Amino acid sequence: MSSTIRDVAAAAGVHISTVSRAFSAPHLVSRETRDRVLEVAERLGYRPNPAARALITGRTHNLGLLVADLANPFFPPLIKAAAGCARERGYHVVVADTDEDPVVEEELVLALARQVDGILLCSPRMTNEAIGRLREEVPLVVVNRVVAGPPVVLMDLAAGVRAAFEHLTALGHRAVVLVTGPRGSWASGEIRRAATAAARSAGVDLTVLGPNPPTQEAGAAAAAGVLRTGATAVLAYNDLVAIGVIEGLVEAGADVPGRISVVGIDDIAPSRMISPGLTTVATPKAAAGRAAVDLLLERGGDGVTARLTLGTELVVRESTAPAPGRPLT
Amino acid sequence: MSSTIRDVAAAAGVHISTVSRAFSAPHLVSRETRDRVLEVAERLGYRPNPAARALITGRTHNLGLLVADLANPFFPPLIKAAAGCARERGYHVVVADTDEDPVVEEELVLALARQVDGILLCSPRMTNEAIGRLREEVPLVVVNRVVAGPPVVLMDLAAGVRAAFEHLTALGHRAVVLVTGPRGSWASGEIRRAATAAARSAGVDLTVLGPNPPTQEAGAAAAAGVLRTGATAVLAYNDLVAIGVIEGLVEAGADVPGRISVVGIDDIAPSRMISPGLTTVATPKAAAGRAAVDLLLERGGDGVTARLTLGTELVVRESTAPAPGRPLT
DNA sequence: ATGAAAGCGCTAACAA
DNA sequence: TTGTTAGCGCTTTCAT
Repeated sequence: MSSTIRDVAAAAGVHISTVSRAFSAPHLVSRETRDRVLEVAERLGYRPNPAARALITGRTHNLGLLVADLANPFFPPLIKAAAGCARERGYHVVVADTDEDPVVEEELVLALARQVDGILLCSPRMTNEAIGRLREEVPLVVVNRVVAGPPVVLMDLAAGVRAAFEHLTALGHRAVVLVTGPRGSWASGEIRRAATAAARSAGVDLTVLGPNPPTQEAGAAAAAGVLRTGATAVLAYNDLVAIGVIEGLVEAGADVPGRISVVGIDDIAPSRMISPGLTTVATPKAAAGRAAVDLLLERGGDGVTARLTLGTELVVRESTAPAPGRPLT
Repeated sequence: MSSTIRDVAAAAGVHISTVSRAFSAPHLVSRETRDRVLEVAERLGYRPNPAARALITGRTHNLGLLVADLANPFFPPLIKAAAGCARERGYHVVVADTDEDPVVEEELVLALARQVDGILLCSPRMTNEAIGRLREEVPLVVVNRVVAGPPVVLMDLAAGVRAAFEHLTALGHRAVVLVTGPRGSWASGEIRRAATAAARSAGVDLTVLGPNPPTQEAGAAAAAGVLRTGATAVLAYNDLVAIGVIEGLVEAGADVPGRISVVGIDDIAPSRMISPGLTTVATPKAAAGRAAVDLLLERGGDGVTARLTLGTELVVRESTAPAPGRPLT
């Protein structure tokens, strides 16, 4: 085993509490004592045992981060930013993948509860009620969902959807299909609400297809249904689905964007790489990760329910074009 | 605060050691006592404090997982598989991103050492010497690199590179450019060795361009140099670079695969989505993640240096075609 | 099968 | 400024 606080104390000729202070409250130790202790500690390769520390302080300096699916390119930038931000503040991040399963999600929160100082729930699939219950067990911050109680970090999907509709109507589209996401996804509901409102106010015909898993495969599978509606444009729950829709559409012989335009949401890395490049509502993934960590760590006034909404931005690429037969005026 | 072992003991009318046994050594407790204890614990919402447990047992039931860049699509499938596998065995995974920085990497290992039962070093950038040193501090398993000492999980890049060259020579290519990866990457060296050998034995002209950061941008930037060589095919360090190379090539007006063929390594998700679809050497990312966890957890005989090499497979898509002027015979 | 007692390595009052 | 003294919540001998 490695050396303990006692070894350092003995070697430095001080009491263990002095060693403890040298590390966790340096200002309470005289400069020379501290230097000596630190030097001895260094020499012995001593590092405070986090478990012992956690046991007594109640703080682990770990953060939990739950995502629905690590393989969804939406999450890595968020995780990366959160982990980086946490690290700057002396925290590590325990990442867990819930596989889109609300039950697993809840189990994981409980399992992590005593092991972390707080948990970031990203796009949770569990019920609001469950979130309320779990909030008693461990500080929570929710990303991508509106819940009463815990601090919430949102992305302005409604504005993004409106921008998408403005873009599409400017291109002459009058019939749009919305390919929704999974049941239990707050974002999917939000997108649907915004799309419905935007369609109505623009006098656009909106067909809603869903729920669908948030995957490329689901998007591809939805393409046939999209074509049947005769719509000239599609808004998808996210880029993965949008990419799948394009794939299915092209497969079915429908040119994108010639016959039909496709808009995604998220702006994940692949959206820049595919061709045609995907027009999409870019969401601030990294900013959300950082904000969530901030909220979790800096929550001075607990009672104050923070609700942070970050802006989104429409990125126009090549998957959208004027509606067929309606050249841009 | 939540209830402790003492609350449960009191409520169940037994000694705390009995409660402890009911959880961690059920066979040492009579069936009825155990049932009663468990029921009371359930009712009180008691869950053993992992820090207290770790302090005394020395096992945290946490695993560390270090990757060079979380945003590189190569890693998420590996992390997902590793986390899933770990979870099945009652372990959680602490994920950290080293930003391709050997110094950060080392710091992180040290910081996590006492906090986890072992660390997965994925594509580490630090020196072998550093790995040897850190191995004294915490059990290590290394993925994607040959090191003496710790168990190692490899992917058979050499076989993959050979397959790629066979594919290219069969298509009539006689001049190939290798766009290498970053300095310090074992994979990059391995690929280079294999490519050199394969080129020699096939009588193919090989130009090596590098080192390069493992990014799309670097690939795009390398395209000009690639064209200058007059080669008709490119093998890239990984798919990200390959996708960048295609982008740069197309940008420069060189048709892919008409004028020049491109082969990547990894088979990340975007490679299936782009067009032309990327021909690439698929690496077993999920399998590697699972194998690494297995090695870390099941290492009965420590002394035995395990070295596991997982197979790779060439996936032929649309980014490769017969060399110009040399139709396939 | 259960209880008693001794810590795991550390921090946090409280004294000195 | 430093030492003393209790534990944090749990596991693990050792008794019984």
